[in-house]
Amino acid sequence: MPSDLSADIRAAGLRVTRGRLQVLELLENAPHSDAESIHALLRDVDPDISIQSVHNILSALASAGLVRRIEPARSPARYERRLGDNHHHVVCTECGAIEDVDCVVGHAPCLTPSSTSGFTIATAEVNFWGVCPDCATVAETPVASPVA
Amino acid sequence: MPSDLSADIRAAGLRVTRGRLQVLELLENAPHSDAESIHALLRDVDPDISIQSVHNILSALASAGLVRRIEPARSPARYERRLGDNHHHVVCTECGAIEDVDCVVGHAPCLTPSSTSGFTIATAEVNFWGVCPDCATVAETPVASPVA
DNA sequence: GGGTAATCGTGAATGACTCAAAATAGGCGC
DNA sequence: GCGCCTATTTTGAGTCATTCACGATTACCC
Repeated sequence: MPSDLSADIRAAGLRVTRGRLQVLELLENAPHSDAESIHALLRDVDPDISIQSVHNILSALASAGLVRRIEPARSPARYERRLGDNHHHVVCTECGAIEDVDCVVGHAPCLTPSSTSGFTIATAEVNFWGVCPDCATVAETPVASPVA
Repeated sequence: MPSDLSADIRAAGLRVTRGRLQVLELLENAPHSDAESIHALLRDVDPDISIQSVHNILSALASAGLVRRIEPARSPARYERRLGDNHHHVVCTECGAIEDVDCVVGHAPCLTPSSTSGFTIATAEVNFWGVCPDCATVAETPVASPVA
């Protein structure tokens, strides 16, 4: 079923290469992966791929609009393939796990700040910080001050 | 009038040192500064201060809750002294300039995601991405795809 | 199938930050 | 005001994710 990935890539004006196909396919199954884990998974299929190529591929895909790059504080950049819908993320302050959060309120209520200070707003990004179920069970101790 | 800064520092359980006072004072005048520019400004007053000390001071102040650390993607960590009120930021996709944005809606409407995926949400962070007035005048050309 | 430019591999380099150990200085009790 | 103890700073090296440069390879158009 990865056949139309090629079409996507080509439609974005990029050449279709094995690496790019693999990265896209991989991001379907493992969203929110960072460059290093993508590299690790890719090596299973193509042992010769280098981490630089992964960065290369990812930034090509990102600037072509095929993947979205998210960079939570304290964590390497991660990539995901869900595009178009403006959804947000929950990040675990303990282990860095990321999950998607749909913007219930339909279409960006928070997208309109009160005073833009003259800025021309293009996008809004919402990140929720908390503790994921796994880490919550491990550490009962309420954490000090993770973000603020 | 920087006299009660000492009190603030002490109240947080930290020792009052010259560097910390200077950093706090500096952040009043130049909010959203990153470690490097803080270092540069500090050298005017105290030429012997090292960049590591600046990092040290900043992380001490941050974990004591005296400053807030903000880390927009594609930009080194920045620090500000506005605390308590949950305000957000506009970041210029061109030059990285940051301005404060008050959360009009009183108290965090966006703070409540639809499904938390089992996460225990602690804080929410909202970043707006756009083009600042300065960069808007310089480049009339609408930019490709800066963030998304 | 051949040519050409995009893409990948290799290697080195950068920026921002962290870690470790020795030198210094703040603030407590006296 | 004086010393002591420990928090903080300094100095220096090291880490991590990412980027840059350039030659080798490969996809795609004809």
